Amino acid sequence: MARTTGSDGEKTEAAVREAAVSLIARLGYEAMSMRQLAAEVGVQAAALYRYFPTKEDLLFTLMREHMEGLIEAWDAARPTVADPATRLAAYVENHIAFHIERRHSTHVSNMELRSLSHDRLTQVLRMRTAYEKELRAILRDGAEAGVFSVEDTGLTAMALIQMMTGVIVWFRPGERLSISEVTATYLSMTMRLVGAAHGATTTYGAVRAFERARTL
Amino acid sequence: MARTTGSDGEKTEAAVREAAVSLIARLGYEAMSMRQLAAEVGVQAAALYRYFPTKEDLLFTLMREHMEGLIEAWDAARPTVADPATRLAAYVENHIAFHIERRHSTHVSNMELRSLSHDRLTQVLRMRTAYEKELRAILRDGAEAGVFSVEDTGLTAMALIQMMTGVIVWFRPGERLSISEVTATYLSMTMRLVGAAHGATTTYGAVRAFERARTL
DNA sequence: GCAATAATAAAACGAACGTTCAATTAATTC
DNA sequence: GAATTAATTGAACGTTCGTTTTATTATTGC
Repeated sequence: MARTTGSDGEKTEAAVREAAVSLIARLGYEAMSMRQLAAEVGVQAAALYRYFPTKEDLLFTLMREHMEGLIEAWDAARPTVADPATRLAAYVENHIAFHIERRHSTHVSNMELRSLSHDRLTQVLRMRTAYEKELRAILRDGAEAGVFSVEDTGLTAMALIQMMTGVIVWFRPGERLSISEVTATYLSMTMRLVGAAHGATTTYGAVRAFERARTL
Repeated sequence: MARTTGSDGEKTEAAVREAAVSLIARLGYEAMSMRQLAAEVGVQAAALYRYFPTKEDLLFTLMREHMEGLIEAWDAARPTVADPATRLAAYVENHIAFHIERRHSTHVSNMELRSLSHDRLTQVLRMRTAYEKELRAILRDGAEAGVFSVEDTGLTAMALIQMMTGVIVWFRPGERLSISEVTATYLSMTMRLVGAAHGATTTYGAVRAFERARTL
């Protein structure tokens, strides 16, 4: 046997990516074998090497595209106004929505960093740092403007990101809480954490609107 | 060759545990080979099987003892008073101190759960749930007493735990911040997040003391 | 000092791993 | 419809894996 009827390179490659994200998220990168992945796609292991030269190339591709997607999503969601509270709210909303939507690839990008070569790890971490820098800038602007009370911008940014990303550990779609309920609760926790509640700026109304929306 | 001069079972077993925590934290459970571990200990791979019947037994032992240590530490640190703010402060302090102190085994216990068999995974998760239940109880008591403003006890508990545990991702001893500085900052973030700052109970003074301590 | 036991080494086992290669068939191009 | 290219198979390669077995030496108890 050889080429199968109806086979299509683009479709196979997409199927490989999809199955790889799901398998690596479930089993871990090291625990997933190329034969297992191939079986999930419905193909022989050798066929995978037409699309990804090595197993690590496959992992790196998934991670790079995850980070690119996250940065693109933020670029699209980034508000034009300068108000720190509005920008922070947008950052939280985008972060949680993206990570819930892409739970599996988030898992892969967070858990399998140590399986990358040094150079590729650096590339992924560079993208991650660039994304986190946006949050630090928002916190700094808010602190300088006096609308946030943040003691340590860097530490607060890390705490917030870990708190928000952690949502993928326990959140399961279709259970007790909806995505918008979760987002609203995290938003109000964030605003309290950075001390924005005392600021009572114009955008504080927007936060309250989220809190109301949650109770519906 | 066979038994080496000065060999001692207890010492070897302790050395195996120590090396295993460090290696698994660095490389991951699947990526660490038994030969690698043996070499780190200065022994042949076969010798490991005198102490742990399988690789997974070794992993499970490390995880179970980590969780037991965490619960014991909390039992020792648990305050006798009923005041929710004091109890929450103690929980945060204990959690962060323990996780910074045992960074490597925390990493193992958080990242390698999927390598456990179903039964053992259940055992570890049961211990984890018991520990987290303590935090939920504190939050519930505080919310009922009106000293915390928490919308969703379970969600807030998860958010706090993820935020606090996340400290091991970026914290490196001897860098910019000391352990007590980090703890103090996390404590004030926690108190703001649960809305305790408005309560201004007697223990609020203790929180302020922590905040002052940080700026020294 | 001799028997019993504890601790290890050395070698081997079969299975699984990532990857490569040659052959083969389907689709496309002219 | 022949030639070319794209997609895949099936088999194999060498390596490494967790683990077992057997032999050997150090220590301990009497």
